[in-house]
Amino acid sequence: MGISKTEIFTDQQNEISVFAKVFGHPARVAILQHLFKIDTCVCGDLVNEIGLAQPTISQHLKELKHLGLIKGSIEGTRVCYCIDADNWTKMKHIMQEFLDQDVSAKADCC
Amino acid sequence: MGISKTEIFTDQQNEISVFAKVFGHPARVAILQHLFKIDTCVCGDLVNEIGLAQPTISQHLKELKHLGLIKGSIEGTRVCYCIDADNWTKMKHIMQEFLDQDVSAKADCC
DNA sequence: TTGTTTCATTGCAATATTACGATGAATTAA
DNA sequence: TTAATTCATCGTAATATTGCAATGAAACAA
Repeated sequence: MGISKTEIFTDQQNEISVFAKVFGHPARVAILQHLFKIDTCVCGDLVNEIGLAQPTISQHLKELKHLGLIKGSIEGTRVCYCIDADNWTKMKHIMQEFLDQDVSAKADCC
Repeated sequence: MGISKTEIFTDQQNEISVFAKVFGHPARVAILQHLFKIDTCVCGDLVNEIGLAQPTISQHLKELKHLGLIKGSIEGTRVCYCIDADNWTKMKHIMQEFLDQDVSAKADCC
């Protein structure tokens, strides 16, 4: 139905999928990589850096902010966005625990 | 337009987002965790393990298989699925490189 | 004040995803 | 052969996502 039945999954499974979903669009990956690369950033720079319209970038920034991965502060008419280091680290541990699952030799049965 | 403009992003950005997207649904996270937990698996077990209909599980398995993260072999009337260890490792390195980006102290400007 | 800049929000169209009933294909059992 | 089992595929409905033009809100400049 286009809606995920989140209630039948564990909190951990839902948390992993929520973080993964936000990385599931190349524009948001590009935004995060750009924020990592430079030290200070404003939304306008991102519109130039990435080839999407300003409302589209703003929408992607909103999603990243909603998950706590970035934070923004108003600087006059501009808005300064950057990575939220603490929340990024927390997310990283959750994702790495999922990615680091070991495959036993026996598992390779097919 | 509901379609990602993949052509304006780098191959690396697109690759990260494609892997992330497949983890962006709790059912697929649950399927992978189950395949890691037990050593051999058939689709029917997954339908019982996860509370979704058989065609839905089959559809999620198809997406995981398409990315090469799992592989399946026919065993009579059943199909045995398991993690593709090599491809999982490759994917893990790509995702970890993205997650492991360092945040400089200066970046925390907001 | 008026205009300018910058970013957020609204509204909408196009497309993608999720879920499942019905059905099909392949194998096994009787 | 016929029936049963198992999983894939088809078709479709409900919902979500993506993208942008138009517009709004807030701060600054003249």
